[in-house]
Amino acid sequence: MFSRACQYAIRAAVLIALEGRNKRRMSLVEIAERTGSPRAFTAKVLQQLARAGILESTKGPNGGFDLPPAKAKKVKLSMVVKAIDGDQVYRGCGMGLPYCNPKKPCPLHDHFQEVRDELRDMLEGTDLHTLSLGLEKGKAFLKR
Amino acid sequence: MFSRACQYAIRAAVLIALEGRNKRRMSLVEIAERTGSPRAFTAKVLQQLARAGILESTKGPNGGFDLPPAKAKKVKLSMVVKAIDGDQVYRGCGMGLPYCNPKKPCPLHDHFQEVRDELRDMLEGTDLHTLSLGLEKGKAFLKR
DNA sequence: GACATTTCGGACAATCAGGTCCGTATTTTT
DNA sequence: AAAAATACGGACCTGATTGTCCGAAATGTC
Ligand code: FES
Ligand code: FES
Repeated sequence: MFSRACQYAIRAAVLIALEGRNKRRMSLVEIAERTGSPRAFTAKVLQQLARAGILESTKGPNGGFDLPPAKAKKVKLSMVVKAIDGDQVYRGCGMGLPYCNPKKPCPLHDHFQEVRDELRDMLEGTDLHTLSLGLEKGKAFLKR
Repeated sequence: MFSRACQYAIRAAVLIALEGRNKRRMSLVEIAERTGSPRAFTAKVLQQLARAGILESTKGPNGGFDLPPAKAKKVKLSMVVKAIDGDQVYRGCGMGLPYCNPKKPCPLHDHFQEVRDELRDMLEGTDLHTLSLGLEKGKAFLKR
């Protein structure tokens, strides 16, 4: 469904949103640790998110990545996915035709469009702040 | 969403089901042509489907791949997808945790499970015969 | 039996995704 | 000013996916 990189991005982003509520800034090392993601690779992914304007990064001692709650409420999951994987996953044709075109559809179109649209709605309707709430009190987990 | 190989598999399978209704057997060359897929690679994919028992293959002159309507009605899309990509796409965790486990869920679980289950239902509820019907009279297309 | 047609399967090549390493730039602390 | 901590970015490695090629095996036709 989502690429490895994108999955790391989501995990990291939710975690950063969580700590952002305590006004904490998170270092790469801590993020990689708590999301169970490879450190160097996660760095690349976070840089992409920073460049996309999804989160802030600061260099130097006590630097790291952060995302204040106000912004976390505005950042939808779709933005994270799009920044890493593009929008092919929730806009593309299920059978791999160049673009999904309802005027010249693949045989799967009608069936596929429904679930793809629900995916899109879900991604566009879910923000990082909301997801971070689920992380409190051991209700949800970022690694196992 | 689905791998390239899996998309070729679906296109080919639907086409074979279509011609199966005319008791026709299709050669690799014709399949590749009409689905706009690379010939040699499609061969591999079709062999996988044949080995998985999803369609029949016959060597020699007038050989090729075939799928009688009776069987096409029983072959669900989920079987094709599973044979090529495995079932991770409609069973796995959206954030990449080893297995989706509602007892120890990722923050996205509740949201994700819904659309993933709809995808599963769609794949398990759609058979190749039904899809091939859509292909008649230029209502749907396998390539553009 | 010879030949043509077709799938089968292994070896290979190219491209891409996932991942590491390391030096550089920037900022804070001392 | 020096040192330490941190993100940045490029080069590189590795494995998977995508794709090609070609000989072998099977089967129908003459
Ligand atoms: S054309 Fe294939 S999903 Fe719309
Ligand atoms: S645990 Fe992540 S989707 Fe179920």
